[in-house]
Amino acid sequence: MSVELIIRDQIVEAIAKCYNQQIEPALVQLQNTRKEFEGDITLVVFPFVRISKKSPELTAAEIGDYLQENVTEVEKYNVVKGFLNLVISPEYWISVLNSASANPTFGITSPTESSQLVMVEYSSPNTNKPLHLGHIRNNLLGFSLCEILKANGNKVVKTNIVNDRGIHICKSMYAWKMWGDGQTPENTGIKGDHLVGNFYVKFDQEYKKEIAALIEKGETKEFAEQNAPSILGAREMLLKWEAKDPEIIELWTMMNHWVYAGFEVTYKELGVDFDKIYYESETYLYGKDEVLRGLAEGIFYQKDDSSVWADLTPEGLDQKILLRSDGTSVYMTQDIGTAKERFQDYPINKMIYVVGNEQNYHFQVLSILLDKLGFEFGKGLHHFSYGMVELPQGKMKSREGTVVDADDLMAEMIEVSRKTSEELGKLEGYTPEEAAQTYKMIALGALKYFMLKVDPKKNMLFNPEESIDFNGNTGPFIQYTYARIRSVLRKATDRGIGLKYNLTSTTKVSAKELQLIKLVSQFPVAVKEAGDMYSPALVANYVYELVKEFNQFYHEFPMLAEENAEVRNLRLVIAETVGKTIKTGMKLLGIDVPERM
RNA sequence: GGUUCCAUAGUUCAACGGAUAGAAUAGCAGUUUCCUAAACUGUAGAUCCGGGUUCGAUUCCCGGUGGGACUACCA
Repeated sequence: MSVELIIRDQIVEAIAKCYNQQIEPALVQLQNTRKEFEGDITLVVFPFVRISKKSPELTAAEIGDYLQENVTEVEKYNVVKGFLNLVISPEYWISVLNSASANPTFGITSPTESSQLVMVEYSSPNTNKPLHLGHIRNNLLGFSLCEILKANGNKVVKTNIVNDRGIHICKSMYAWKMWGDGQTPENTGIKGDHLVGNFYVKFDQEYKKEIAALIEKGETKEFAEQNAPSILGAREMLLKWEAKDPEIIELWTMMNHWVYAGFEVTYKELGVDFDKIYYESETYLYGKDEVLRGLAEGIFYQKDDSSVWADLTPEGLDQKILLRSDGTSVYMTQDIGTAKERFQDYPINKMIYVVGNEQNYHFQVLSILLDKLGFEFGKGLHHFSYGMVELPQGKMKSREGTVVDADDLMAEMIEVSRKTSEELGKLEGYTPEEAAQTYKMIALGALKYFMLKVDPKKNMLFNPEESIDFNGNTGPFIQYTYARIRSVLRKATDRGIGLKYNLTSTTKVSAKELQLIKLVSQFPVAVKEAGDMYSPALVANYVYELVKEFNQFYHEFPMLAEENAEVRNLRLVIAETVGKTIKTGMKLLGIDVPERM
């Protein structure tokens, strides 16, 4: 039991004893004492002034007296204005360090049989083009969120819904058939998803030319857009696909598999994976049944053209189409089916969708529709909504060619990482394989940390140059600190300094060392908060704070040169525990740390 | 028009309603016999505007201003 919890309980006791009133534990506001004041934990006493009917100072003193009397860990206290600063005994912090250093999974709560099952959907690509920067944020957030949820004792199923059907993939298929010259990933050496993406672009180019030609002949723009040969061809393919035309299905299967092989490479490079993949081509029909059931039960209504709609005006929203007039399903219909299927496949306690904030409305509607259809899980869906990634020159627009491709970006960052490392003369004595592995670790660490340190819900600016900065609040800076810690520990071993992990309470601890120990002890709290608030950024910011604190400590206090064996041992144990905490924290972000760099 | 998100140093980001709003970066000035200088130290610099709630507001509420997203028989 952490000292915070003990103190919280005792404060409730203190209020009961001193002022004869029972209060909610939630009323007890504890925070870390600011550096400029003496103390470790601070109680904000203002909320109790009303109860005590005394001045904040006097109230604080009375509670302080009680705590000093009744809680052994509370050594002394001081009062500044309405803030009660409690000084926790060094023995307590030593015991915290002891248990943290002895615990190989410090900060992590393992799931049990009775744990909640959380399903997280993320990535969810279309199969007509390669992954881009926006997908990177999605994938990193999704993966990290899963790691954090697991670390909080949840069972997690990582899932991906692949949007493998629809007009978009038919456009690529049409272009390939018309102008493809039998190109394949094998005979061109082009990664499958990029090859298919190229044909998607090709389609758009030809389509535009055809429109221009039709307008030239005196047709209206609308007519041209609806009747250009390409779009007619793509539509025909979609119809044939739905009719399971063998030739079209074969083409579709072949091209999708090129894309999957390409995605596989990108996912692997990015370090993300999935436990269960759903394909829209397999689930899109299920939703239709639910919508028809809803129609039969009077939950939805049908217009004269036989399209099916939901009236959401009672909820303050608009009408929402669920089935087109030709009876085919839309995105929403499919998501209803997918949700139902998932809850049949797994005993899900919590469903989380990692999807960009441009779909806030969609998920608001989905939740309501599922609820109307009688699924009790409808209300409990959680849309983990994240902001857009923008570039210094503005938004990414595929039409304007300003999209940052995921594969290109990763390759570029690895290259910069390699150049920088070579210039600095790092990694000498490495085999080429080891060096390459380290460049990659650094490059991806930079990218991932840059994306994850930002509050997910906010739009963020991605500056490619700045992201490859190896200074400041960046992944490489954290990795570097970790590598230095490992280096010290290796040196210690070389010099025959064996660490004694079970520190005794008589070990002398300086203020700076105490500060680090306190920060380390906050790690489980940071992990829990990150899980409660679905925010990898909280973990990232915690790790950075720890790293900064350690760097100062490292710079100021010699470890190996320290004469006093007991102090030296303490510092090395701190270093090792900090290193372990950094590594665990980074793992929650999906970032690897190198033993040396 | 409706719904919704955002607004903090020059720039990129922090701050459960708490103490003097923190970092990083760019700028300026320094530090290397010692464990990795991809480091450390010092310096300067910010809450969009107006009300309200509160002992206390960057945070919550209302009203502006500015920006984004959604409001498709696209996914």
